Amino acid sequence: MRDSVGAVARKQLPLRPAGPDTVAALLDWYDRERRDLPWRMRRGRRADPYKVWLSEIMLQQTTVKAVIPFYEKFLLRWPTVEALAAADLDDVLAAWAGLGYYSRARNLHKCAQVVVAEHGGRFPRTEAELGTLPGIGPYTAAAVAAIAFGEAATPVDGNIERVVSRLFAVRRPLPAAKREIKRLAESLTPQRRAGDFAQAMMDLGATVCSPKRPSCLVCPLQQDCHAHALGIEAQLPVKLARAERPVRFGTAFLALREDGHVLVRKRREAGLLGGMLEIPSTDWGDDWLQADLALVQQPVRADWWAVPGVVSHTFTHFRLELQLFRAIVPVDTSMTFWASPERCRWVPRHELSNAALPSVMKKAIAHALREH
DNA sequence: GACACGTGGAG
DNA sequence: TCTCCAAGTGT
Repeated sequence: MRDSVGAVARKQLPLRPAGPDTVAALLDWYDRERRDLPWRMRRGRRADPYKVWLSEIMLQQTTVKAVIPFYEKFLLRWPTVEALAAADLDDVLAAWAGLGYYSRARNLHKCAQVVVAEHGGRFPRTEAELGTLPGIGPYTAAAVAAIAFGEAATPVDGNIERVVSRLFAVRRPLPAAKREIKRLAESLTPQRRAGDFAQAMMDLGATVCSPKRPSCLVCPLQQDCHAHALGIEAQLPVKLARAERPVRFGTAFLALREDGHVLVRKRREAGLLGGMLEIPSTDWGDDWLQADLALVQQPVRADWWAVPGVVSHTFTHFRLELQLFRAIVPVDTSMTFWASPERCRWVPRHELSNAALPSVMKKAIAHALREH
């Protein structure tokens, strides 16, 4: 009842374009409702650029909840950009294991080294310079410039895209609308408190202006929102449908040595799960390999047992179905030609939890080691 | 512009 | 079960 009344009323309200009053309302809301996050300083304090940068890299396409434990772990282990630059890349990858998008970890490490080697350990202070560093794109350059250095830069992430597209009732579908949304966001960016403005927009998108059922009743920008006035807020932003996800199939081998070591292999540096560890497996193809053909690629000569069941894992652009083979082998076992011996190594079973194993591999290993 | 690139939680 | 999506970047 209240909804229908509200819908009628708000359609008759003449709306002005969002402007300085909108920004003021947003910043007031932010001062009241601001979330306490590990990388945020108290109100009015400028945050440590290293912490802002580290958190922003981790937050790329990743939820706050998932990031927090990783952020705490990294900061404890590498408290400064110098410490991170001096770290072994494999240690950084191992610490990143489970967070996904592993090229971020490589670029994080590379970026730290560039900051130390070419900038004396100080992050550049401008959006333009930040944008030249590895792993820092348009969003992150603007975010760090605004949040850490107070530059009036305008980061546009998924949250801000959503808030802006609703605020201005942008109906053009993404990604074609990106430029328009960026321009509109820039038109709101205040000279003072640009960092707070960006974080307020993102907080609003994360908590109030949510994708499915936005909480317009408690939104500080309700009076300024054209999508809400039109009753189309839940339909925005418009996104083009994604392509269907194909399925790929593979067979992986869990070799358990009699002294409790497991055979792992380092993946090549580029591409999917680049530089991370895996248990040796066949290529991932469009269909299952017959067991006898798969066994041709066994990493060590052994009496392989087909583990019942299949491990299924969904990546961004395909789903993987993994069949597992398991074998117990003597300590003097050597690699076969198929295993890329130079990339293989035996790891004590109890050290696997700290190794650079991506989630899909932890899942596969757990499945293969389970009692059946 | 299009596509590769992870993972886990929400609905 | 299944789709969507979360503080994007690199090619």
